[in-house]
Amino acid sequence: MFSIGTMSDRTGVKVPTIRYYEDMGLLAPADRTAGNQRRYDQAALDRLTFIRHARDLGFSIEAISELISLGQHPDQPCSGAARIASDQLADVRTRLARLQRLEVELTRIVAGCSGTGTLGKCHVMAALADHDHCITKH
Amino acid sequence: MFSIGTMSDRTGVKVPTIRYYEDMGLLAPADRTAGNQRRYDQAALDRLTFIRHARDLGFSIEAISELISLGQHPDQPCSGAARIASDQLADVRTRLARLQRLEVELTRIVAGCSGTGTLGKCHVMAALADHDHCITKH
DNA sequence: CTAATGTCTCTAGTAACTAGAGGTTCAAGA
DNA sequence: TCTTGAACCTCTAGTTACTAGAGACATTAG
Repeated sequence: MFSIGTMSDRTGVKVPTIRYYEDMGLLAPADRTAGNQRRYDQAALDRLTFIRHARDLGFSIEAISELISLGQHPDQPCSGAARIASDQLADVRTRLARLQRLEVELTRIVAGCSGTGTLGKCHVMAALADHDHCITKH
Repeated sequence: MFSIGTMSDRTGVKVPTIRYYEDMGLLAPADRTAGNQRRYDQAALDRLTFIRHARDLGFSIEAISELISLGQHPDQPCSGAARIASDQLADVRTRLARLQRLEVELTRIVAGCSGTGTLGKCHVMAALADHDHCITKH
C-alpha cells in the first residue's frame, strides 16, 4: 500500500492534486489508515499514471472521466475512446494553428523594434494600436 | 460620446468584458450620464481597440497594463515595451513547441486505433496507460 | 407616452489546480 | 518506549479572464 506522498513521487502528480482528482471523481476514494490517512493499491497507482499521461496530452478532466468510465467495460467497442482522442487532436490542431499565426505576428512586431527608440515612435505600440499592421487575422 | 454597447460593437469586446477591464484598471472609469450609464470618448475607444488587439495576440491583462502605463510616457525609451513583447513571443514559442509534440503523439495514438475493436484491446487506452508508448517527452 | 431594448450592480460559476492555516498522524532513531 | 520531524488531514480562498444570470433602472424609437 502506498501513501499519497509515494503516489506523488511515482507519478509526478502533486499531493494536493491527487486529492483534487479524488474530489473530482477521477480516483475512487482511497482506503484510510486508522489515523485517516489515504492508502493506495497498485490499481490506483496505475489509474493515476493514466490520468497523468492523459493530462500531459492535454485531455480535460471531463474527457479523462469519460475515458475511465469507458475503460470499465473492456468488451465494449472502442469507438467512444477513439472519438474522444480525435476530438482532442482536433482541438490541439486548432490551437496550434492559432499559435502559429500569433508567432508570425509577434515575430514581425518584435523584429520591427530596435528597443533603442522612444515609446512615442515605438513600433510595438503602433502595431498593437492598429490591427491593420497585421498580415493575418486573429 | 459612445455607449458601452457601441464600444462593444466597434471593438468586438463584449459589454461585460468592457466593465471587467474597467474593474481591472485597463480602462479609466468612464464618464456617466445623469442615469448612471457609461459614456466613452474616442480616446477610450482607441484604448479598448489596443487592449483587444493585445489580448488577441495573447498578452495577459497584466502585460497590457504595463504597456498602457509605459504608453503614458511617449518620450521614454521603448525598451520596456520591446521586452514585454519579446517575453510574449518567447511564451508563444514555448507553448507552440509543446503543442507540436502533443500533436505528434496524438496523431500517432489516433492513427493506431481503427475504432472498430473493443476497448480491452484499444490502442488509445493502452497508449494513455503507458507513457513508454510515446516517442517524445511531455 | 409606451414598449422594447439597453444598461446598471452584484453574485457566482468556469478549469484545473495552488497556497496557506491550523491541527493530527506516522515512522525512524535514541 | 518516547520523541521529533516529516508527512498527512480538512477547509477556505486565490489564480486567469472572463461569462451568466437576477432584478432593477435608463434610454430611445415610434
